[in-house]
Amino acid sequence: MPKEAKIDATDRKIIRALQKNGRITNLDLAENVNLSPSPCLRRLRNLEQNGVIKGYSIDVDAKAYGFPIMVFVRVTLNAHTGETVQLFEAEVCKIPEVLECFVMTGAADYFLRVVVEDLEDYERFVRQRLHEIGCINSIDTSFVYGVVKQTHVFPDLQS
Amino acid sequence: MPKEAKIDATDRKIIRALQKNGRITNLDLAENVNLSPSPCLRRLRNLEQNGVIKGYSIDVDAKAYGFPIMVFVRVTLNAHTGETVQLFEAEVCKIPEVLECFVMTGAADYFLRVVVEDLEDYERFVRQRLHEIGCINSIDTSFVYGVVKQTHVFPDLQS
DNA sequence: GGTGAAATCTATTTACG
DNA sequence: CGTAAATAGATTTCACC
Repeated sequence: MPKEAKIDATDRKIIRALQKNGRITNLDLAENVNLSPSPCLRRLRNLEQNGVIKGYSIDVDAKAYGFPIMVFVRVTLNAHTGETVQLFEAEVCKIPEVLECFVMTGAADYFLRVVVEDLEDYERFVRQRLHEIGCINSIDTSFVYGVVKQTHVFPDLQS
Repeated sequence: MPKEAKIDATDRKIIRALQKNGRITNLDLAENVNLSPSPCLRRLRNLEQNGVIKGYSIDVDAKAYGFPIMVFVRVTLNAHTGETVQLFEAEVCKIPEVLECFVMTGAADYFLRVVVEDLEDYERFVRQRLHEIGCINSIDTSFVYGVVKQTHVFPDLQS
């Protein structure tokens, strides 16, 4: 179900302004994108209804919340049949500590972003649960111990 | 500068509610966390001022915006002196297509999340620019071609 | 942490140029 | 796309229990 939404430069300005501040008021947003409030709000609602803007959220300090450890996990399966793939993907979705799971090209099949309270929780709630699925060939674990850059704001586009 | 913020279960409920809907009104938020509006707003402001809530944002369909391609890049440097590290980190922060850059344990030194319009832009604006920094030993590129799970909402915690 | 109230701002809708 | 106006809802701040 690909969306056929014709995004223009003004829409992207709206999106970037909201990525920087998701609670900006429509009046300030309109000013930022050089529009009057009415058409600005019309565009915003269209972006929401077309699924371009999927939702509003907050950026949280994971450590302060209680998850000081972020882990990147690369997984390869021991088979690539539809059955195995569906089993793994269904089970990985059930693990709440796994925030993201992507299918990838290259050596590994899947890439997972995980948050945990400590290393024991990672062993018990993530690594063991992944192995219990029974179709995993290898798991490569990397722990994050430094953030160089982290943003949600997309680059600008002229096209 | 580690934050000394004592988060309790109610604070985490507020955070999770806002991760799901960053534009929920304070009245609805208070109802969700079983609080009356005033103390709920007080807690929210504290979370903001303590840096637990770092900001408000939106969740955007990258493909609809104009970035159909997401890339994970693993980088190793050819030296680990302070000078080399600082050079690389400063330069990588200047590349707008690089949304995230983390320092990691394991085989690779850095992990980058990148968005681009097409493969040519990746070659030109990311891969080449990384090599031009002059301190890179190896680059491992993986393209994302499927999303199994993607959420910002942290798991619950009882502690 | 809970209640209530008043003032201010915002969103939302409608109509029209 | 722009302006204006009117309604309804939310935020904000206050004092007080």
